Amino acid sequence: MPELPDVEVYRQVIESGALDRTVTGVEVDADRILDEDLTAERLRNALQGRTLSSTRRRGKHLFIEIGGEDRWLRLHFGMTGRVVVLSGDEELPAHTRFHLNFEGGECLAVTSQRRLGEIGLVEDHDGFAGERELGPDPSDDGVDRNTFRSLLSGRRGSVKAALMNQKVLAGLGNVYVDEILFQAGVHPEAPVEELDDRSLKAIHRTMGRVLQTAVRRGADPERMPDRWLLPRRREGVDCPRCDGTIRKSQVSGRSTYHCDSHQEERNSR
DNA sequence: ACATTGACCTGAGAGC
DNA sequence: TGCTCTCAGGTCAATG
Repeated sequence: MPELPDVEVYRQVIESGALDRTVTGVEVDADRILDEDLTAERLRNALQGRTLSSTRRRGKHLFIEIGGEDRWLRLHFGMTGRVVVLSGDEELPAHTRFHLNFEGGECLAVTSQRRLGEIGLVEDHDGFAGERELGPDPSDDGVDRNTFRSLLSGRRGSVKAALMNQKVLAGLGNVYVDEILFQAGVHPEAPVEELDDRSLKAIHRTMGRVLQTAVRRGADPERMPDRWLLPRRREGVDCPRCDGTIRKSQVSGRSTYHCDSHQEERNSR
């Protein structure tokens, strides 16, 4: 799940429910999700007695400023991570890997069923993005149509692989790339270097709209519009946009869903 | 330098 | 009901 819209929703959850409260406890259950140079002890020292003061997001990475520390807690959610803020009397959810207790009883918990994901401390979130060579965030206004075109130019392989590449654009993952291509009417295996201008425009415009709508609807697949792919990512169901059928395949090593009618490969050449 | 594949983990859910 | 097996929305190292 945790692609750009999900992480943005997590950011908002923290922003509205976990800032400006003193941290009274820090628990880490899975050391493997800590960055290499980080131990539970160091994380505890960095957070205990402090407050969280602001949040940022870049792609799928969430940064939480530690008040008075000049440092940021960095969270990445892998495939299964979630964030919840709990009031004092609620139990920790299953697979909680990391949680903060706050004065007053609230709790910020990060879960990850598969223990994939990362927790780190960084001094500078832009610096981190630079080290990782993360591309721009597609929900950023700076990614206009021309920027988008130049990000994709000179690349080979499928359009799906290019859009999922975090060095091209940071934030899109398997599900939302399928959604964008579905709505733009472009086949996921279309070679990125062969996309015509019309297709590039359609993908760019659709990307902005899909991400914005997804965030507004809480990144909840059930709440997405009826004509979207997301609520019906299943082999063999009817396409909600034409008389085609949703097909499942492998593209770039990932399960991929597309409509066999309005996303035919030749449509994008 | 760039693209693709397989491994990394664990557990939910399908299939028997 | 209970067992086994497949598969998962991300990323990186190894390979082409």
